Amino acid sequence: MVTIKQVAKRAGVSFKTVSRVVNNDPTVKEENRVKILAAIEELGYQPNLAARMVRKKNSDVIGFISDEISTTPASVDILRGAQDRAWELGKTLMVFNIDPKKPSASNLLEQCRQHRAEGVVYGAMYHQPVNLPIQFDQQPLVMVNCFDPNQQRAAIIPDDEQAAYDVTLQLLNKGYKRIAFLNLNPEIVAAKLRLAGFLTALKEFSVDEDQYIVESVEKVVEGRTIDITREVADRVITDFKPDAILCGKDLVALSLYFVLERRGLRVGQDIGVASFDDWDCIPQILVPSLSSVALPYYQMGRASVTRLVNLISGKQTSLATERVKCQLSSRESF
Amino acid sequence: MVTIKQVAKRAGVSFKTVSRVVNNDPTVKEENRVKILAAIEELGYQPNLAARMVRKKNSDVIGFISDEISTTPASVDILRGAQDRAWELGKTLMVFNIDPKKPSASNLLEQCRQHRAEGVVYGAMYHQPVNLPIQFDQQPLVMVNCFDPNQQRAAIIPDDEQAAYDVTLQLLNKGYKRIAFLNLNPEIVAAKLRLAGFLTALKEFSVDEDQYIVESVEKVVEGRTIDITREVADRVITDFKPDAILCGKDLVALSLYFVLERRGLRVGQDIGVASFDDWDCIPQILVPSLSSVALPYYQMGRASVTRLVNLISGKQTSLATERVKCQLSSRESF
DNA sequence: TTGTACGCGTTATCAG
DNA sequence: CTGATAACGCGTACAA
Repeated sequence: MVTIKQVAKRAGVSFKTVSRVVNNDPTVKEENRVKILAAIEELGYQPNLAARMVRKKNSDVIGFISDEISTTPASVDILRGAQDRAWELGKTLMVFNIDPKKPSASNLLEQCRQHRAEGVVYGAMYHQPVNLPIQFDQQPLVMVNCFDPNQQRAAIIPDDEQAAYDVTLQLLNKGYKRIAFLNLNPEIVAAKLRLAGFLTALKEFSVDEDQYIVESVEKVVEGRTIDITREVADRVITDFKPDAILCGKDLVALSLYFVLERRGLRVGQDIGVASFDDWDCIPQILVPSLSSVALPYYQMGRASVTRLVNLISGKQTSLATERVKCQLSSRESF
Repeated sequence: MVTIKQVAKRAGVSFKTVSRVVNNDPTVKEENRVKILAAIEELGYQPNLAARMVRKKNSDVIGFISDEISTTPASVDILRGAQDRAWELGKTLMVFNIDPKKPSASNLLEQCRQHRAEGVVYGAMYHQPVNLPIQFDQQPLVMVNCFDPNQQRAAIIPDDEQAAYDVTLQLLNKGYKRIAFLNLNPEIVAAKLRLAGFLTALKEFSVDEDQYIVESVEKVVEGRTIDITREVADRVITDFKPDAILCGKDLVALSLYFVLERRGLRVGQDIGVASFDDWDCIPQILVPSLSSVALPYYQMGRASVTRLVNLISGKQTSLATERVKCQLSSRESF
């Protein structure tokens, strides 16, 4: 690898002058600057970030540890957002993801510390409480798509409650009167928050208790979650006769479309359908296309890095939880 | 940050002895080793990889540059595989992904070089030829899920031809006699290879030309690919009356299920369905569950790092293209 | 505007 | 088995 000294020799100056040019120090004679830049070009010099890091205090490296986030189609956008934002701020992201059978979160954290990462973003694959080991408090930390059960750590989460509130309001505003909510496993955070938002909206419209229904389409058997959408949807449609159905995720809506198809009910005409996730191309491949509340993963990723950098610089020290708004992608299903 | 010298002082030895312990040099008195390990523990010492890198020649860092791979649900597994393998080999992956509006591949490559990455893996989001700038030849390089048009660079790609051949053979072995292949845009690499594999299998079974049909379900309009599965499937079923349909991807199979549902044709009984991708939970959420040929993304990711490390060490210098086998996930749709 | 001396945290060499 | 001492590539302080 070519070093700053070789460039100096080539350009006929001391290595310090080269260092100045590399670091955009204006106090260099234009003539020399040109010579040096030419030498850099010719030799293909690249600054050695490791050497720089030894000398300077800041590494400009941010660790990104994920609980299989980069594995989960739904939430890779968190990573993309984090990376984009990091680039904008002149930081490099070191990505590590936890494999259940492989290194633990603490191992990965050690890696980050050995690379002198200035801070760490910890991401989870779905919105949940996560109890991180205390080692995570040794440097600035932001949790994304998850949060500390004791609220003692900075966190970025999707505003599931607002999401459910908004979409329910839209359904009601369009005149739907009997809404069935096919929610996810009621134990998970998102399901609880969405239920709250759903109920708040209904209350605002003074909807009677017998004019809505909430059911779970996930059953947990021996720790494994199994999907029972078709069976539940069938029963709810028969017994409750909803004029609109709100689904816990796009895959639920997908199964629902099959149930409706078989019953000869036309989505968007005989019955309204809405959903959460706005996952990839699923909403668009359905006919009619599915209106779905997007989880703001990309924005959350960006926000996590912004927040972390503020923590590092001390500009912002609050450990408050930050909720990111969810937007309905409005299509043809209601 | 605590340094090796502070540990040395605490343990009452010279810093070089600490260095020996950190690097597992056996020539240290047991008594001292214990003392030093205790000091390391107490002070929470973490070796400074940057400083080490300045002195040593190897950085143990591998760059992973992706053409939005980590954005694409289908192929994040490449990243996961690469990361797992890197961990096993004691390497750290630095992940960068290209945003069309953001830094170019060459910018990211520079980043890698500044971090003194020992080599670079370049991944694409779908199997395609990619013409990389010549700068990419400045260090060991492996392309994954893509390849150099001139075959002058090491590449790892899925064996799409074998995949199509195998699944077609399985269909024929199960007694299906009139197969329709709803292929992807015929311009893309995977579509061409799969068509070849499909035809080879038919030939082996001496299937007549009028006993099969191949259609594209993607139309390219002004550079944008639009999906016309439903319309094509409808026509093919009416005109050709296949007893089995092979789909270019799971999303095509998904649309097909709707078409079949509407026509009252039962998948797996009245008609067989097979597909490519084995994408996430889609095949399992369909009823009956979809038999799909998995693209071996995880294995490809692993293979890319293995290959790169061999290139770096000089153990393997061939730039040959490596094809990774695809396995059918056999379920209930045929 | 430019160069010299020094230090960052580590590994390598070699004498003790 | 241990510890001076040099070196890695670069940034900082200060002098020229």
